[in-house]
Amino acid sequence: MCVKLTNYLCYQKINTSFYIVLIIVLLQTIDDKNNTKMQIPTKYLPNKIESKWYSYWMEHNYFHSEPNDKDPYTIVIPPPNVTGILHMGHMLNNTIQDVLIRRARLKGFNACWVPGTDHASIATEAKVVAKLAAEGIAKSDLSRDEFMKHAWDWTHKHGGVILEQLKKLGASCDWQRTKFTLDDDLSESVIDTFINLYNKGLIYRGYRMVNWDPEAKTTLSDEEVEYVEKQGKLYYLNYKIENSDAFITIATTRPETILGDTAVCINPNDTRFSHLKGKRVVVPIVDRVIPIIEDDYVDMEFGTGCLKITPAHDPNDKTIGEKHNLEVIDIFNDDATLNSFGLHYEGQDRFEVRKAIVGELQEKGFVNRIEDYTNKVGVSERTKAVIEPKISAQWFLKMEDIVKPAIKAVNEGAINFFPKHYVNTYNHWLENIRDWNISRQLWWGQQIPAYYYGEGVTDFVIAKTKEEALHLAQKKSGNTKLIIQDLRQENDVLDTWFSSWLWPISVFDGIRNPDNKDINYYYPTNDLVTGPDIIFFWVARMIFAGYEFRDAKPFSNVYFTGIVRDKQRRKMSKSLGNSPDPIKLMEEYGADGVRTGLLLASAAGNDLLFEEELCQQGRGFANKIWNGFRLVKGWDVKEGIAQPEAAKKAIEWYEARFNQALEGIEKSFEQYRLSEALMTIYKLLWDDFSSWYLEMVKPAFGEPVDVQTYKASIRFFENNMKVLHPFMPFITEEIWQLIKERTPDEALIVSLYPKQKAYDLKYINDFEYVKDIVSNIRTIRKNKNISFKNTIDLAVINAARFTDAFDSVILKMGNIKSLTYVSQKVEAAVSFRVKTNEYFIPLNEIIDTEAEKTKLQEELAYTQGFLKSVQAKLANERFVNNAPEQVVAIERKKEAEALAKIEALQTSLTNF
RNA sequence: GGGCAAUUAGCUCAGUUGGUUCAGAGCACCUCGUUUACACCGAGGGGGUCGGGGGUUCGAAUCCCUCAUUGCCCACCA
Repeated sequence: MCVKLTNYLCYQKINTSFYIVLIIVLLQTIDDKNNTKMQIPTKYLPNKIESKWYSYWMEHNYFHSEPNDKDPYTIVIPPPNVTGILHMGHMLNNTIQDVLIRRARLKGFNACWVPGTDHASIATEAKVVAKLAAEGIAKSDLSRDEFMKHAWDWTHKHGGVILEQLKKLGASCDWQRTKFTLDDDLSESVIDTFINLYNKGLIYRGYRMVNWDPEAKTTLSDEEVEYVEKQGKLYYLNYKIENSDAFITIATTRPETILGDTAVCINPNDTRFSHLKGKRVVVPIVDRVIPIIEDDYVDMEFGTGCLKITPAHDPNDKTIGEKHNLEVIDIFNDDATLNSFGLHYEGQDRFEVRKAIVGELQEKGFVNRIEDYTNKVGVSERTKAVIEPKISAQWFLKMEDIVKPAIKAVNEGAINFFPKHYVNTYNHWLENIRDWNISRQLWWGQQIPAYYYGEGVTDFVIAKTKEEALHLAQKKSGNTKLIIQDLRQENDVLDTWFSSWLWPISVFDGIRNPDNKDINYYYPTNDLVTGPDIIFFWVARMIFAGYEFRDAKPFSNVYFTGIVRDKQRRKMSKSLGNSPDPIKLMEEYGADGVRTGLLLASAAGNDLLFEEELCQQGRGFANKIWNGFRLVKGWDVKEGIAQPEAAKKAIEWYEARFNQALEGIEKSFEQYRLSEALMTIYKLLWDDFSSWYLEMVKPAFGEPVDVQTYKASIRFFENNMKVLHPFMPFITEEIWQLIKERTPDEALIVSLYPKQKAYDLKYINDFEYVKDIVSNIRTIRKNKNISFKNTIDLAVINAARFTDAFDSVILKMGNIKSLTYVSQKVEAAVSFRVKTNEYFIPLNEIIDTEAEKTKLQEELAYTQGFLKSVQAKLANERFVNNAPEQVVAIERKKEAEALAKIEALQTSLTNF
């Protein structure tokens, strides 16, 4: 309504100052009408508050870090795909990073969290190709430059959305340091690295069998191939022996590849086939005559013991082919349709051909039989297309030596994994590593800086610029007449991970300028938070890159998060539709609520079974804290009134409890048990602070509160907010700022974490007995239907050990009218015992003595049983002799306590 | 085929070098309650042979062996 009014006034262009006064008056009227006392709302409403504080933090640049004389604490973000959108996995992963970074900031470190995105070569290129296809444009119609322009347009249009979404989560990244793996400086770092490794002799170009993704039309590294079990068939095919009517039967899962067969292989020790040695067979359909060769690679037990050899389409066949000098016949085009070697199947897709060729073989009588068979099929991690093994010239990085320091670092503890057992996986991979295929037949990425000047296999040079390349090419070829136009740059780009592996270094420009201020200060970084699914792709590679290029580890600790799944343990995915929209979740529960929900359920290293209920818990917690604050803020504070005894006790106790909790939180963080740390805080604030502390200090309705109690409560609130801030940054900042006016320097986000102080454990333990007493009183109230509104009396036999200390608390928390000390059992009263003290609540009704008696007898029997077991233990010589003194002492104490209790119980019983 | 991890309450998980009655937490569940911060609440309560079997030990959820089940990773058997 006000907005409309303002607009209206603006249009009228009337004297503004007059209207400002009018608006203020109107606003006040509205306020008076709605909440006469300017109350804080009962429910915590996160949306506006969260965006308000995020803007405030940004405005005051708290996230930004520059090297200074403080100790650095650094995290580099696992860069999400530039065109990706936020999913639950990101939510978990980035919440954890934000918790760590905010905590470090509060602890006085110079905290720096570097954000950024990854160009995700194959994934992004696939999206751009698809988008162009939808517009009727084929990639092959475009020049490289034209395509790159489209790709950049796409990136600018869709890129960085995810970073904006992270802001909603509260991520306190140093946005001024945002990087993209295709930024000029990072790309240059990648090229420099390639040249460096080539010059060291670690990169080579090789003609190898690699994994071909027919959909993306590129090769992939071994790590980018997933193996999935597929139900298929095993086809038994008859090959005719040359110049004979006899057949030999081979088994294959891929009948279409017979078109590329160049031999049939048997085991030399296989007597079943001795008569065939040296003979030749005719490939069905193709009618090509190929030799029968012998190799002990062939497993005599499997299939028919007879193997067809297709060197172009199977890595093992290739090895055998090389050994026996066989011809290599590649029958596929780049998109896995058949080429001219496919004869009448040319142009058809491999899977269609499979069906068709089986038909033809059956028709022509070459099929012996067909069996069901499940085998593992390699598919592209990105496109899910079935991988074709293919022989082609690619660029490789030699792995054997480069990984050695990385193995050492993790095994000797320079780098720690959480959970630890991932070390095994890591070791196994590194110890069996093969050379890394780093070239991709794509355009979106860093183009390999190789320049060809001739047709020979080695007619290329590696150089940063064309000019330099020309110079080198002239030198290498001895041909001084070479000109720039004679040079052709390698078409392939580098694997995305060949840029990501530099991330912790390149974001600080440590490749190009190895001695700059940033890299020297921030590197090595502290913690890496990522999923175990990229332990090989990224984590391991960063580690050996760190040693190779900076002779130092990239980070000290790696926290592997679990995978976010649904309640049925299914991985969350778009296709299943079981993944909630994180933005909607945050709108409904607040970022604080979602963060808390996620972390409460996320035991370190375990998968997270997400359900919305968790967010409700988070939101509920925020609301609980909010209402506690409303209570304290609503108090009528009066000077000059005495502080109640119960409040004094409560303050002392909470002080101790807080420090005890702080100690536990520290320990949890040391082991990266964030979930445990959060639960400790959750219980501290909900149970100890809200249910006990606030209830103990809360003045009676309408009564004022004394200054000391108020101040202590506010101080506790401040400390509580500090401890909780890493987990729930928004509500904590809001309350912090509502407590009193703060200058920007005093914002919670840059405050100092509470220092843990010594605390009196005995005090805390004694208080547990007080709780026990109160709890007993409440149980009796419930059983006897006594409303909490009505006060009752309490009597206790013997000088209660809490007399001087905690009576006031018992009175307050039990709503007790009077606490008296008696020397004898009280008649017409219900009783309960805490330790050896017996308490009575007199009731104006007839007490069921029998029931009371039974209760006592039961308790006695239990205690006697307990005593018996303790005494049995103590009577056992071997126990007394072998167990540590401490343990024996504990048992003796237990014995004494049990004896005392039994005596008390017996006295009570005799009184009946 | 090899390796790693897990198996504790209805669910998700703690349980540190074996030793308090050690069998726990949160959620869920049940009962009661419009107590003047909060029903996104309060109080109270039920619930487990620690996957099965065997062993070591004075003593085992914890250590060893074995079996079973589940998950993950790796591996060129057509």
